Amino acid sequence: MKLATWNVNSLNVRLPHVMKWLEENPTDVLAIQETKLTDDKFPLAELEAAGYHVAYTGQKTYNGVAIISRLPIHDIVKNNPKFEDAQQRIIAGTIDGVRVVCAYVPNGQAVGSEKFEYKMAWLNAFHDWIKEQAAQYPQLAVVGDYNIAPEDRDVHDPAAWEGMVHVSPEERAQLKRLLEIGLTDAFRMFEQADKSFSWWDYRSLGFRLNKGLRIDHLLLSDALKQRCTACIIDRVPRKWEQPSDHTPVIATFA
DNA sequence: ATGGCAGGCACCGCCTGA
Repeated sequence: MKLATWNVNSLNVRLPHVMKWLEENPTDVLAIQETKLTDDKFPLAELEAAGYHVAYTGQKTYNGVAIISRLPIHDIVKNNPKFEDAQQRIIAGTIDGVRVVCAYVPNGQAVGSEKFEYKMAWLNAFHDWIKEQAAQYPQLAVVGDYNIAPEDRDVHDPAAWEGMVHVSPEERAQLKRLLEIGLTDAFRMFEQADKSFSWWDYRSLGFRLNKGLRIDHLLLSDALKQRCTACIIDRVPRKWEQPSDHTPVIATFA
């Protein structure tokens, strides 16, 4: 089984990339973020015609998440039942016995800002809910755009980023707390190249100069971790014309 | 070099992202 996560930065613009990527990279489950589409505008017909089941929840302009799956998706949950939120940032479903939570963690804008406080409150509630999900579903994958670079090696220039949003101690502590539930960062289970990132700024030749961050993650429960045989970042779609600023991260399971 | 790019929405600039 292959499970991938990808922040597509507008599914309206990126649907051709998603379809092309799925054709070239057979994937059983693809979790996407930042669809930026209300549910009535979701490209259900195109994805179903290509043989996929989908679960989605969206809104206009911002946010929006979806799961695209070869097999049917059961027990779909939209948003965190423990957190009242108008923003559509979570969708979860069970596929072939694996619980997949697709999350678009708030950006946070700047440490100390109102949006940062929202990010912290959101992550507090997310932790509590994921802890319950982990108890309920032994095979659990919590994937998505976390908007947190776990360690300095996940940042192109740690000195320049020190204390900034995405790398602040408060955010890293939140990610650590999630891992302490009993989850493992799939990417770090394996040997990886230095300066491996999943996002690059559109500005300043970010991708060309590899000035990026690793902020898109697949966190696996112990039972799922045992089955995980590989985890890679696919930089290829970032080179396509009019790309998303994020690129897919893929985990393979026995 | 403290800017820049991209998407959406509503206009011809502003907000947000990371």
